[in-house]
Amino acid sequence: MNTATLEAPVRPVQFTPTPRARTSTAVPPLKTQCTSCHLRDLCLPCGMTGDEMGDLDSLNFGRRKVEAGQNLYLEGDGFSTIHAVRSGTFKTSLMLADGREQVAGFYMAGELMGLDGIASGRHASSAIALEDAEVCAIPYAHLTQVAIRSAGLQQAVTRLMSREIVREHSLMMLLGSMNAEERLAAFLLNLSQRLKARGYSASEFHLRMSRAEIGSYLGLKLETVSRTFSAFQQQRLLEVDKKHVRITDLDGLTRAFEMRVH
Amino acid sequence: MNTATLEAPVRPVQFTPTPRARTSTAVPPLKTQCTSCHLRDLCLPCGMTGDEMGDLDSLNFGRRKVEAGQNLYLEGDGFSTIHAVRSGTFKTSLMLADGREQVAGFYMAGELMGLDGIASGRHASSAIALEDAEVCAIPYAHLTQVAIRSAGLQQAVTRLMSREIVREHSLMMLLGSMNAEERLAAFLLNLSQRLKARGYSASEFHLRMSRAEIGSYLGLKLETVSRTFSAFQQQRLLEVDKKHVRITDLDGLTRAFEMRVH
DNA sequence: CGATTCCTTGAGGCATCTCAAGGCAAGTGG
DNA sequence: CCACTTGCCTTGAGATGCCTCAAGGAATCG
Repeated sequence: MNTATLEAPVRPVQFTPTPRARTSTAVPPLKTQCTSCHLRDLCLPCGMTGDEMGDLDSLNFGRRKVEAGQNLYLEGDGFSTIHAVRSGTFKTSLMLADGREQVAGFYMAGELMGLDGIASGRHASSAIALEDAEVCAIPYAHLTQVAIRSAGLQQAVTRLMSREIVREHSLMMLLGSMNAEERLAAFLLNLSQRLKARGYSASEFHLRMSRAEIGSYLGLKLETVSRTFSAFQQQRLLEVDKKHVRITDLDGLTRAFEMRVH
Repeated sequence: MNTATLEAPVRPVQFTPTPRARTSTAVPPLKTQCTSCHLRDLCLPCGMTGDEMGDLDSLNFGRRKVEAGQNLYLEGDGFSTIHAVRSGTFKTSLMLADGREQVAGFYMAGELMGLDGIASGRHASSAIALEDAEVCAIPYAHLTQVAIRSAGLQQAVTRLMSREIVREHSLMMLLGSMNAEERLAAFLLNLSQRLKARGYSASEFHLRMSRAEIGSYLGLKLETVSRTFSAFQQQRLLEVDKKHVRITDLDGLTRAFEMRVH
């Protein structure tokens, strides 16, 4: 305990798998090459030179398929691998003492999961697939080995961890000082941007997560999320049909995000 | 923009120095030795071997004094150094678009600040001294150089970054799903533990931050923080006189922390 | 087709916020 | 030394945004 942490000061890590948790299938070592991966500019190799990417390839890490609703790893599991999303969407979540779930993040193609496990050697959160998905499973010990020889690789990892810290800063700001409309607007705009960066439409997309999961992430109840969606629709900012969202007024939505407390 | 970030999707980083911000004094290179530092078990060298600590010493990094109210660095400043607190207390904070401040964390002796700057090369938050303080200023570029040769040092840095991620997870949980009493109880218990780890009393201490700063950190208004302090005092969990706090019922306070929403 | 899950909407309650007033301690200037 | 300012904290009263509880609709699945 030497960090500025606010984690449960006394309570032991309690650990209750979600009802739909099942173990996922490991896939026989299917060699994965970062150099030829279409996600290389979004994922770990982002910003690396050809040589450094080659170092990454030398890891020869495998892939793993995860079906919708299955978990990739669970809070408390021993940590040994960093996972990079190849396809599909994941949520990460922590379990509160009373069994309720707190969603910590949503991850899509090219994003890294599991960095929070390095500190203690155990995963600090669970990762669950929201749809059929596939990940690269990068053994952390190997990565460390190769990184000893490749400064660029090491820096890439460090940079990504720093980015995760910044991401959480932003979420804290959101949870600490925004109202329901601002939160949902921020969430949707962020989603829109990330989808756009992946070549999808920025204005029309399919939500992979439930209202309850969005609510948990944003610190709201699912009814409030639902009502806020309806409110946005009435304000003609977007059209919602269950999980299908179409942003019809991007500027308006941005203003809703910026309009904090009046 | 390839991370699962929720940072301001469109709005540029706006930057307003706090009224009490002044620039702090740099101190001529005063050689600092981790091997002989009394904070070595709490700080960066934690868990390192003697040799690895020696690598750290070879950096010959300097110290810097920061007076109460001065800033160590500001959001948006170019990032070049990691700072380790030697003495005193800091807060880190982000500025919202409307000029309001969101406190992201409090840091005391042995804790590292600035890790969020690695991602973009600019500080993602400001660090401000809450009392006269001193820090070790560790040039990140040098650290990276040395880390290329010292795997242990590299791992120590990585582990600390991971710990920062976990810390923020915990804070998110707190902001996302706790009521005012739980938040303040968690805050006080965490403070208590960290002070204890530094050889101070776990039950009686002086708050270095204002009610407003606590409130910002916990996602509450200052009046609510004040009222909650009073409530705890009425419940005989603690005695408060302005910034002086004495925990009189640690178990009770722990229960207050665990008693989430009934 | 019944069971289940997820979403929407309404009505009422409550925790926290907002606004406002006042106290206390430290600092400042006459 | 005293009047005044300033910053920080406390407390009260009323407003409100979100939560809770409840009912019902729509889609999915075995």
